[in-house]
Amino acid sequence: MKNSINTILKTSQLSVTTNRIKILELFQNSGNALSHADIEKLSGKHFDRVTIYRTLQTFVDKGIIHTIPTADNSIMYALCKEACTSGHHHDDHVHFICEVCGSTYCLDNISLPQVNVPKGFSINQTNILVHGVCKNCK
Amino acid sequence: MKNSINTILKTSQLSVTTNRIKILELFQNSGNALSHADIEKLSGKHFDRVTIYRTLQTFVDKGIIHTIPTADNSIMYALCKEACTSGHHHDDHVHFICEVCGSTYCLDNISLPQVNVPKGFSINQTNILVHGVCKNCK
DNA sequence: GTAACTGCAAAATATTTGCATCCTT
DNA sequence: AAGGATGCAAATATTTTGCAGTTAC
Repeated sequence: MKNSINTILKTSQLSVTTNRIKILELFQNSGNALSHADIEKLSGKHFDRVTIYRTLQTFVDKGIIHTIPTADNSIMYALCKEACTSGHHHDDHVHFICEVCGSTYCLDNISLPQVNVPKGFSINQTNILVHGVCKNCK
Repeated sequence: MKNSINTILKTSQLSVTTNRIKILELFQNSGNALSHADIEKLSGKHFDRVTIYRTLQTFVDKGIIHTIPTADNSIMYALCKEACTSGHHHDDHVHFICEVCGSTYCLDNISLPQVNVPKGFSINQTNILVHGVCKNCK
């Protein structure tokens, strides 16, 4: 696991630092999306707020994580799949937010539905956000 | 037009005040979604930031406007349709953001696609956000 | 050794709250 | 007249920036 994190950072031409490893580990261990506040909490306040801001921004820029727009307008971050590269995100998957436990899932395996738009409109990117109850809270 | 605004406020049991009328007029005239900053700009700074915060919040609570989660995590607001009532929003329509002019459209007439979720997950609300180019910018 | 990363301080921004005053009903 | 709405001031919270010290390569 340590190895794959190493690879991710190296591939993105980023220095392998303690902070970046820890933050990536948090994402891998949690399995779903995290907010800035989540990271602060989970890390046990071991690193600076500013560092978290900068690290998350760097990861987004490099295509390591992506942001998820949520209905309450808090910002969530989640690991990208291989398809994402620096400057080119491909996160057209469905995001699911559980209203009970608050977990945010990236449903990568769900087929993306076809969205119709009016004549003259062209689609570049589609974001789908579903609120409901997840299988653990049912 | 003045009349319908009056009706909206009365129906929601809100006092009909100059500020509220002006803000609702901005929404009606613009035709698409506005951010807090848009309202500040469009109003010519005639009223206080705080008043805008409180007015928008009140309108959301009463089901007059709804928020739109955008990919860059800025908060947009748009007028609700008749179906929305206090505490019960029904804004499951598609939102379209033009990457050229930045306008946000509520595509009410577009049929909502069926989203599949894994076994054990149940859906309460679906938000669809499409980025692309609108017909005016094509 | 050099460039990149981090942490602290501080600045800039955004949002919320309290309260006295004004406006709607 | 009474209750709600507004504006100002101030308290909080959030995000950004500058810079000096530290770490990775």
